[in-house]
Amino acid sequence: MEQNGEMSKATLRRLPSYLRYLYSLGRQNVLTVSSTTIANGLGLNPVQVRKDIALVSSVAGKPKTGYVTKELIADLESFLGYHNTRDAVLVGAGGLGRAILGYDGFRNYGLNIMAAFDVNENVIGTEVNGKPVYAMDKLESVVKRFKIRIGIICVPSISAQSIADKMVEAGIKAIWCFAPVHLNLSPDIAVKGEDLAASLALLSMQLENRD
Amino acid sequence: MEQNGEMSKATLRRLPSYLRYLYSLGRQNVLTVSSTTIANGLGLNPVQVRKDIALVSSVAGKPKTGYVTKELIADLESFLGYHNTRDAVLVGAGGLGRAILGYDGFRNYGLNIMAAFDVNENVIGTEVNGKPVYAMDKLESVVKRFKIRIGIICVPSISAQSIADKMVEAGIKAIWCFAPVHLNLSPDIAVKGEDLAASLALLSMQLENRD
DNA sequence: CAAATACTGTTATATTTTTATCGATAAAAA
DNA sequence: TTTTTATCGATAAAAATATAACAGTATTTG
Repeated sequence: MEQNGEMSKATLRRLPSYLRYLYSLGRQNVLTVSSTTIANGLGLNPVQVRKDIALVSSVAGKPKTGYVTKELIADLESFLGYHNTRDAVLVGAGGLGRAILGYDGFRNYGLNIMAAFDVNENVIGTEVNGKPVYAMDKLESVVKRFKIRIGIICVPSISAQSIADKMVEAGIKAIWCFAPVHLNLSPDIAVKGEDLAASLALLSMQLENRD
Repeated sequence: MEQNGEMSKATLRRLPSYLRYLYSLGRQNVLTVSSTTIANGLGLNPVQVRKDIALVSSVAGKPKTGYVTKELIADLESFLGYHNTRDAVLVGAGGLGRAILGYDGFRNYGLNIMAAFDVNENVIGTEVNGKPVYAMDKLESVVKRFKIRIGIICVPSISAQSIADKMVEAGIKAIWCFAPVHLNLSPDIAVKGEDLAASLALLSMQLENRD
């Protein structure tokens, strides 16, 4: 069940929202759910929902009742890899970095932030939520020793590129960047920019264009 | 220039990335830029870039040289509404909430978080980055008094729905939710869920499917 | 037990989005 | 000055995505 390749990006973006929706049903003890219900809940087309489900799950929906909620949840979680555990490092233990370190929810998604790195002498050597903060020059050895492939960047924009370069040099293959800058990296590195401000601006723009 | 309506969601998602890329050129004093250059920098198709630009900007690209970087930046900023100022409130002054309150970069995007709200007696009455933290029961009056239409939710998942309901009741029209839950709201409320953990999981999944 | 219903899953169609092609043109090179 | 080159903008083609149509089937209802 775990292979990809022909899955569209749009589908991939919808999958986590199905899961969130199913969780909310699960809390209300809804045992089965139809594609129509999911579609209505999320503002999508039922056929689209059925097709997406067919791509990630082998559970057969039954006429008149739909899918078994629990089975669907299990298949989605498994497809999205929430059961595998993957290690990550974080650079920049400032406000946002500390907030992310403090968020235990990542564990439910199979993600484990092993350690953080910073240049600030005051935080080096401390722990945030049980995770050690090391000096920057330890980054390479930790990444190599534990074969870590995911890096999270929470440093100011000005330093983001150089941190990214250091990560790649150490062996990181996927970067999640919260600094609102364009990172110039080799195309075989997966980069996801999380420009929160731009994201919020987009939302508020959407709002204005409704009037 | 400021109207929407026929702009695709995909285009809308690309616009901020153009802007980030152009900023990075601007810092290097690059006066003009071609669609090909932008496309290569961002891994896109040049024709797509030209079309996107045509939708938001009236600047004419010149053969052999391309677009004037500064003009393009100005048009993108204006289209994305970074010059307008809009007020927002935030509920949940915990780790992530405080990080967001502490981020001054929002101002560059025309966003001003006016105040925060929380249930925790220890933070009520304090300030975070110059922004006051009020008790929850002040939410409605503040939102109404200042006609605020944007709400940011940084509370634990369990309380997210009830906070969202309170926001809508008070008059909020757009919600940016960091709790990884599905919010059940009337369709005329713009909701953007920012499921950070799912987002990171998707990135790391992408990584695995490259091998 | 037959008919109606509410589903699924698949195939077909429509729409949207992306990519390719091409004529026109300003700048650079010959 | 002429030719070449890099680019735009428009139109056409292709690919991807979303929607509609429909046949088949458990479940419920009369």
